[in-house]
Amino acid sequence: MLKYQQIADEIEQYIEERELQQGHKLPVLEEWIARFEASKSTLTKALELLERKGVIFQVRGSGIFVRRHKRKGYISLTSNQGFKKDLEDFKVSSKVLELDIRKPTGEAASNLNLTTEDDVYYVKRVRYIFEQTLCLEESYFSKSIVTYLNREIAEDSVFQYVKEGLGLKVGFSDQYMHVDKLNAEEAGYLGLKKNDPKFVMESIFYLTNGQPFDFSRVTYNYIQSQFFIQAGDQGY
Amino acid sequence: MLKYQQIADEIEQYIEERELQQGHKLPVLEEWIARFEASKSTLTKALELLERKGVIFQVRGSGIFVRRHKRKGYISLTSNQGFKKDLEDFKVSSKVLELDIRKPTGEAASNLNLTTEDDVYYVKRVRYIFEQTLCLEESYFSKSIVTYLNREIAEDSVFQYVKEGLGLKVGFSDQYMHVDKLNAEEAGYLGLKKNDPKFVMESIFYLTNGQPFDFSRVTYNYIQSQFFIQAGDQGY
DNA sequence: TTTAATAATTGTACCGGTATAATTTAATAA
DNA sequence: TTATTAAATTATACCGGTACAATTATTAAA
Repeated sequence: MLKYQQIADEIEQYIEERELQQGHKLPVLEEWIARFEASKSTLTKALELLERKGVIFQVRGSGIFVRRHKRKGYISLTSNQGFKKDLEDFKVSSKVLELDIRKPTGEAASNLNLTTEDDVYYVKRVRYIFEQTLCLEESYFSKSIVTYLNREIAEDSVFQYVKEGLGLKVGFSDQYMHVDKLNAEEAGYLGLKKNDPKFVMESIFYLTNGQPFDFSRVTYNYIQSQFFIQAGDQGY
Repeated sequence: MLKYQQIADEIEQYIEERELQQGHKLPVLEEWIARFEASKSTLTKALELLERKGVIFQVRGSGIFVRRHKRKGYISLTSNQGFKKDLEDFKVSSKVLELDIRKPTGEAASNLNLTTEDDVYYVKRVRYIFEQTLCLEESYFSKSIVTYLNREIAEDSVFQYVKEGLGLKVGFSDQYMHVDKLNAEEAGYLGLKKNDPKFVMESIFYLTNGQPFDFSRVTYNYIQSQFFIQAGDQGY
């Protein structure tokens, strides 16, 4: 693990352990440098990471402060690896409805830079949280990259398998969101009524080298879907 | 303007001018260093900024590549200064329904770290895009920070005024989102029907020193609301 | 006491260096 | 030709330095 990541983790742990609240002032930069025996730039990088993650904010001339959001149970939109991780404190389970190798739809092919003649793994599942239906998900995995998949993997976490099992490196993602009305089939899966609201997130996931390997459309139960973003000013 | 920001802007312009597409390889780091006569770390920082902004992606050992998302007209959720900027190519206008000084609701007071005895500017407006209703917005500005406001400012951009007019520095924001059904009043403003879907975004905006100064609830017309996020792996 | 000027604190910009990991290209061997 | 190995390329980690800007604390003046 990288040094600055390790340091960031430890600082976050420091905050957690002490249950420090919004606005609490943390030790100054120099102190962290001494504590971790690392260079200034390494500490700066670690703190920058925590700032982007929404854990702290820094004020020039003043200090480093704890940043806390008040609402719990919201799904973070800024960490991209599915929501399995964000909600790991809660019980999220999956039921696989379909899993097969097929030709992609035109839309899926386009998003994955494939032709409709290439093979993809198609996975359709329902995900539950607290025994309630959270969302309905349809995914297309480029078979030339994700060479193998089975129900057991899909019941658990496909991303974990892609990273650890296949040794692939997930880089970035494009996520498109909109709101609409449920159709009959979706309503059935989610235990809602036709024309009830739905929140739809379409995502394209890329490897670090820029190759798209997963296109998915997730339809959320509007009652369960609460999201949040902790945005920084990121210098522009 | 900071050097690394300036450089980031120029690199982005370089891509725009040439209309470079997804995956196009850009000149290597060393070339940019020579071109801008800046240090390696300054270039690295500029490129990192562009990476977070979703303009490029970098591959160690390989190069720097253009990143493009295909869909246009989506509202970006990662740049936090309202959406005035994201949609500036489109015509966004505002109609102020209410503007006065009052005592905040308990909810607003809590989010702004105020009591219900403190004063706030309350602004209610409807925003239009392409002559269609985009959203209904209610904002509470802490009067001790945002000391003055009028209809003219609210018709234009409150944030621009806060930054340029009042000289305040906007730091970060917490944004909470959920989906629900419209009530009669909201439906009226948005030109939709009761129980149609709505997308609600509640935001708290902070100054760089961590003081919250604006709490707002924006109810979007679901037909106009398409959002996107370009997420990086951000090292965790 | 209040206000204004000054000094100390503290994070950030920017510099440029070495070492390293991932990838691509070139050279070599089968 | 194809596969393997070695070398070159390229971005990133990490170091530590100076200068500077924003804030806070201290001192001096009113």
